[in-house]
Amino acid sequence: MIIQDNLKAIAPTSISKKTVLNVIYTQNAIVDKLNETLKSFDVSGEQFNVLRILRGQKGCPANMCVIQKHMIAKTSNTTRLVDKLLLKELVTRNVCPENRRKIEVLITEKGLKLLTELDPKIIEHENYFCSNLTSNELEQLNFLLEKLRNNINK
Amino acid sequence: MIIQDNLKAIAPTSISKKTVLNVIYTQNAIVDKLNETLKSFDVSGEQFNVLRILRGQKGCPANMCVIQKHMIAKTSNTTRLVDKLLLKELVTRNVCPENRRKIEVLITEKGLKLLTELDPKIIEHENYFCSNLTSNELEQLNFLLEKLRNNINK
DNA sequence: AAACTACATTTGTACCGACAAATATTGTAA
DNA sequence: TTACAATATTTGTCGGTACAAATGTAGTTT
Repeated sequence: MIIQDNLKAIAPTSISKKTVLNVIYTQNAIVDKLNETLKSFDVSGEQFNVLRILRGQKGCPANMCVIQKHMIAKTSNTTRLVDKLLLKELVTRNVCPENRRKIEVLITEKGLKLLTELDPKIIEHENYFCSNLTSNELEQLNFLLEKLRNNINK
Repeated sequence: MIIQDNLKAIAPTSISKKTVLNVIYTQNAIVDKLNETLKSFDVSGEQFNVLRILRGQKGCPANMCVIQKHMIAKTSNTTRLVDKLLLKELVTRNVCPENRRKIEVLITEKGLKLLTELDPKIIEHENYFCSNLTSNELEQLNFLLEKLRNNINK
């Protein structure tokens, strides 16, 4: 979501508003930078994350609903994300023989190779993003974000 | 963007990764809650923000590029957002007589009324989100987020 | 004036998220 | 066995982002 009365403009009236805007702003900045890198590998952020979920299965095939469960977004469309990955030959897709309702999705060698190449670049980004803060500050930031989020989700 | 190796799963290996995930997670939680409220008023988050930009103009019409400048997203499509608002009669739209390249967008009474009804609900949300943190913690959180973001954007 | 550049907006395409409805398969109760 | 409910996935539609190309207008140079 995009926010208008932004931090560059008139200072928000309340600390609550400022905090909300700050979180949104920061996420935007992070995601934009990450997407730049992913783009040069011809995968979207969402496709990248599906690939990482599949790698995390360590050889076991993942059903659609298993993939979905690992995502933040309540209803991102797994079917169509997997479709795109299939076209790029980064995953395979087969009906589960035990339960024909289910679909078994597996990452291919090509998919694993792509992740292997991307891994260090992602880590580099993460470290760069955080390089301005000390260890203590990062711990504190995580603590505060978790405290904030726990309140929202309850 | 959606992140896979999430905080509920195996703890991230690095504090940097954890921080990045935490920011993304928290923004997601905030935006989801806000969108729930906006939905009952039949406006999307982006449309809502365009409306707030227009209100901020205090009667002066805003060009497309002025609206765009106030947004976070680099290239959200202002033309089509304004189209949607026009259909709902929340804004008007006229070619600028001084410079026919420009478009003058104005919020209508109906649009202002909608914002007036929404305002307290948004403030309520913002305050609720932050209610778990003390003033000092909020100040600290904002400080840390700004420090993080300044590094990303430079 | 004609050509060129800069500016402002629109349009087209691909992809993603949110959500509802449709489809297919399995398990279960009558 | 048939009907029904539950589960798993797919499909359709709408709204949005990202990005490139096209369009229209104004200002500038020759």
